[in-house]
Amino acid sequence: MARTTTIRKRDAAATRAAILAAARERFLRESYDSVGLRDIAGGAGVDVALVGRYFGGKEGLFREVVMDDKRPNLFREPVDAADLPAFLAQLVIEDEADDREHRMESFVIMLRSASSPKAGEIIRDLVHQDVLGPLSELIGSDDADLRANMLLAILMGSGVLRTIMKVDAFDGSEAQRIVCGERFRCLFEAALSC
Amino acid sequence: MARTTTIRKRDAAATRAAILAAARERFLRESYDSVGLRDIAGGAGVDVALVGRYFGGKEGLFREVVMDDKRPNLFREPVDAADLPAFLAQLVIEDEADDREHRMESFVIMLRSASSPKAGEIIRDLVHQDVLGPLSELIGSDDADLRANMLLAILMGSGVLRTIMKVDAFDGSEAQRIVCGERFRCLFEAALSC
DNA sequence: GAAATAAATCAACAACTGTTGACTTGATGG
DNA sequence: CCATCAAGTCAACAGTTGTTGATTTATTTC
Repeated sequence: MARTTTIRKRDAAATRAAILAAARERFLRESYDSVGLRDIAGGAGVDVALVGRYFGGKEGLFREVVMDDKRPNLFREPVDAADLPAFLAQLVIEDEADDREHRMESFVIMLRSASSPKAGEIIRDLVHQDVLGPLSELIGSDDADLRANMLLAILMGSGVLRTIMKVDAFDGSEAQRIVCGERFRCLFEAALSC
Repeated sequence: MARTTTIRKRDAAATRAAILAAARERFLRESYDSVGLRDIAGGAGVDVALVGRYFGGKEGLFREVVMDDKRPNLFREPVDAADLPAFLAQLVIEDEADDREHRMESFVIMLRSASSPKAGEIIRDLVHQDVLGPLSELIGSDDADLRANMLLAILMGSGVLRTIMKVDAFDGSEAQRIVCGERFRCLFEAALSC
């Protein structure tokens, strides 16, 4: 049900990728602690033991899921400072069902497992280095750190609300989404200039 | 270590409260799934079985922790719409170490366990009814729902960043805190008027 | 002071967790 | 065609989880 059970010929790289994909799928919807290794392995159509073989353990698997930069990342394509508010607003209203690009995916995974003792450490480092760092550098002003925090707070907050708390005010009609995007763009601008 | 082991005389109400307090302490720092019932019971200085006796189970205990309105709540004291930005900004920069009033506590608990399957349902309902509802009503405009979402996104995002992601830009020197508070007040105003 | 009742503990349950070693299966190269 | 080695499965592990029934302990009531 979760995985298309195409008969994989014995291919280490392929099954590794399958496990990674199944894991990502689970971690996207539940927290680190509530996801079981057997569930992941089942989703990938392999035995649990392979998780240990390929990733060393649950922690290693999670680390690889969250660090997988072949997946769409928040700052994959460079964006210049002037476009930042519009860029972030776009992320906020991005349609979840639209599977061309889930740029918020890695973000949601981080938010979901941030409170788990083991996963938390991994995530905190990642946020500091891969998100807060680049963002602050992009802003460039003398109080860039604070500004970056404010931007990220808005982005994370809306992500929590929409994806985890299931608040629906964001995704109504298309017209509503446009309005919402405009409002958030304005809000991001305020965070940079107020 | 966690609980002052005063010899409690057999008092149902007191031990119930002790369990509740120990549980709150744990849920404030970890997620629903990673906190064990035995850890909670140990913190309260009682046997695990009592948790089942008094609260029916883990889920019931969590529900009671998160619904306990004798504890400081976000909107305990009424606040009029004009003061809302300043009020929310105050919450953002509120010192965590200051134990007179932890008004963000219930919030952090919600954020920490929102991604756990069982705890998630409870929390989602609570956010809608007890937070988003009053907030939207307080704002009163025709697009109040969207505005409330924006405010809550900022509040939650900064909560996540500060408490869970351990980002330290918020709590530096006293001067920094003042500046930070001012910025956030301005941001909340923008969310209401942009 | 003995009986009744509530409070708390003990012990064990069944289910599940992540992990590990031994085993089987399949493909590959000579 | 057989030996080699990687890929995958199986089974069991030791630990933990939440939960429950029986049992003991303290308090109250007559």
